[in-house]
Amino acid sequence: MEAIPTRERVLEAAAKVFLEHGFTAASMDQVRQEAGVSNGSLYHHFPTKARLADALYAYTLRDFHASLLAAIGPRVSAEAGVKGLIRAYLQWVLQHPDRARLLHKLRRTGDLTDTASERNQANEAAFGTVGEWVRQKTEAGELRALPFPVWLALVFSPALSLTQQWVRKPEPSVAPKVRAALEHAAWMSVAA
Amino acid sequence: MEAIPTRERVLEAAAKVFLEHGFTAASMDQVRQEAGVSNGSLYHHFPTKARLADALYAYTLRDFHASLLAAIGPRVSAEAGVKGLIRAYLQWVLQHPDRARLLHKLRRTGDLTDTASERNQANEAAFGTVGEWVRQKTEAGELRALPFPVWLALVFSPALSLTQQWVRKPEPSVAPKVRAALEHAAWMSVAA
Amino acid sequence: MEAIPTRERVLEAAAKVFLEHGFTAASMDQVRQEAGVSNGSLYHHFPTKARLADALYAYTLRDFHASLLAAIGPRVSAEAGVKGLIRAYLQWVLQHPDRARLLHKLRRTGDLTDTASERNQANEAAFGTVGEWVRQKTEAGELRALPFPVWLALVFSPALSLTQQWVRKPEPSVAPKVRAALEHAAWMSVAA
Amino acid sequence: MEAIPTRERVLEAAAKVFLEHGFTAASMDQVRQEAGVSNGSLYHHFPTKARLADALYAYTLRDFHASLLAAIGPRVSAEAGVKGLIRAYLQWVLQHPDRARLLHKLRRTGDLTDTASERNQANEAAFGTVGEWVRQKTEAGELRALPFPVWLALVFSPALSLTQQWVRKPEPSVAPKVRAALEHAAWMSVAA
DNA sequence: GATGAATGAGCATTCATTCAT
DNA sequence: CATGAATGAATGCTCATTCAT
Repeated sequence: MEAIPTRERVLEAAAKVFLEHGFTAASMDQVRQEAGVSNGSLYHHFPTKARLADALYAYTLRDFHASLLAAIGPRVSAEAGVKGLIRAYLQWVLQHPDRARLLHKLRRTGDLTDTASERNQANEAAFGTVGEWVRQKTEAGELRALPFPVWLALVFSPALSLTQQWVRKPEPSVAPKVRAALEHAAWMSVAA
Repeated sequence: MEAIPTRERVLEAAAKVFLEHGFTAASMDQVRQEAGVSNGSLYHHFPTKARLADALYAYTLRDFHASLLAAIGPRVSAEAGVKGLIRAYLQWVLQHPDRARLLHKLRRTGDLTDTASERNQANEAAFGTVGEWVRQKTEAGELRALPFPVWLALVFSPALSLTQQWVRKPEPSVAPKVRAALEHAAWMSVAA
Repeated sequence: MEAIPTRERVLEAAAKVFLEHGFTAASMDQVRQEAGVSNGSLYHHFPTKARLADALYAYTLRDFHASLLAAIGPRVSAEAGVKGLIRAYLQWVLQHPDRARLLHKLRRTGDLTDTASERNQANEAAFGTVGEWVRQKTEAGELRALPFPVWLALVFSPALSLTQQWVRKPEPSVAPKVRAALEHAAWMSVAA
Repeated sequence: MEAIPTRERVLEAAAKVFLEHGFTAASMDQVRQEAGVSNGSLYHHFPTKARLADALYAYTLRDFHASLLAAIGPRVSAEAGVKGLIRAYLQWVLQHPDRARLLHKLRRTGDLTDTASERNQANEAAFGTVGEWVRQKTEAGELRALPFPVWLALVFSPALSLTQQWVRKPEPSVAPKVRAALEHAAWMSVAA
């Protein structure tokens, strides 16, 4: 018995459909069919396509967070922390390639949903901690002084860019060698 | 008189509309109205929305391409070349912010158009020369040995990621200081 | 009150429109207007033009079917049966000339709908019984041994061809005399 | 060299396209492409889709005629004539299956073209001779007295119906045995 | 909470035809 | 005779959303 609650069934279905088609191209009806739920029921739980996407975004982001934060802490050296972030990021992406892609797709969609508040709240919760850590290490003279958005771009975007490519045509064997290059580049890019 | 040819009017209109709404959300009718062209005429020149997007992509990429290539050459040192690529890239983006955003939007759209050939052709024309230059510098021992896709990600993606953010809420004043950081990071990431 | 259900209203409207213009030339919008139904509602009940045509075909065929079967039975002699089939056929056509024309139009349309299964099911339901009756009478030596499709063509097509002509420019007065000729020909064509 | 004249190229192309899709569903553009002709040129030769279909109908019918008429004559007995007509008909259909199908498709289309005159002219030329022959044989007491349209339906429609079926999924091996049945039925149907 | 009928605006695309060169 | 750009009405179908039960 133990029926899976409708709300969850819809979220899982939405994950699949939004991932495959993207927010705009995906239709509520595709989600409905995938979830095996009635139209009325779907709209009962998520009154809008945008709200569904937001809920799904938060749902996915929460999981990603935890993985990242484990890599940094006050006791971790700047170099170890930066490289740890990259390693943690890569690990999560390789373990949850679909979730990773989805997160990316939904991220860009933010503009369309007009529900920025919920999004930003989730994002800040996620990267606020990282920002704080960076500030401390910068004051301690271990990191170059950089605006935080620039810092994020320098450290994460190469890994992000590459993993997005992997994720389209999975090529997990490349990981070990490339990981070193990515960690190295991340650290060299922001070392004081 | 000197009437602007229809085809061009449509491409310019498409640039505007696709930029504002993205490929999927933009409608052919919006393009049609913006171009001030009849429906039949629009479809006479571009038989498909996807084909229009492809044509627009190639059209925009060609312009970008020329700017990049000026930065590299056999006589340029690896460091100067890498930094020059970043500088040229940033300059082009700041000068043509709309084109830059458009290029980005259309890039992601490639999956939806199913006309990979035309796309790849344009891409290779653009990045083939860079790839060749990298190969030579690598053999000369000036650059780390890296797969080309990884090389591209390490060098370009931070700049790419940042400019994407600027371009949404224009903030062109940040450039000078940040540029140095980006050039530095790019070079450190791939220096032998 | 006693509102006529939407589905039925659409079928009746489709009968009228398809009859007047034929499947290809008729438009869903014509059907929609004739039925006084919203577009969404129309497509809610019939997700495709082809499916609408199929449903209409089955709907019409069912009625026709019943009329035919009354003419044959194990106790009926071959001659009486064959002639009875013709008589029943003519009677139905004269009583429901529009339905008859419609059935004809839709029949030819089968190729375009790609939903052969539903069609064949309806057809077999209708003609399977006749086929069985023919087989028995043939074994009993009352009918010539002929492949069933050939049998059908010999017996029915003259009546079919003529009624199609009547139905275009109604000329119901011809019936009595001609009917005898048709019954005679049908029987002579397949008598053992 | 010996270039095939445009007009003919268009007719051949139209034969192919109309046969495959039917008059309504076929588009002038399909014909244009198949013929490898420019749009302007196509409309120069045939100012209307309907006129193109008419021309094609006449073009095809002319050929069919000649074959039929060879079967009858004053010296031919009624039975030999009737059976000969069926034989000639079958032969032509089997030899030119595509033309036969086309003739059928176009025939039904007459309603849509609003150019009945040209059509009727062609038809009467074709069947007028047969009608005359039937009249003589009837007066001579060899054939039952029947209205001519009824006579045509009785004699030809079974063959017509069957050949239409063959022509969809060619099954030419059935011919010899079935031909006898068809000739027999035709003769029995109208013999005095 | 759930169901499915209803809504109507919107969309990409097709088509027969016209016209200037 | 030929070319191809231009036209605009139509078409089948999708979609997010609402609502009565």
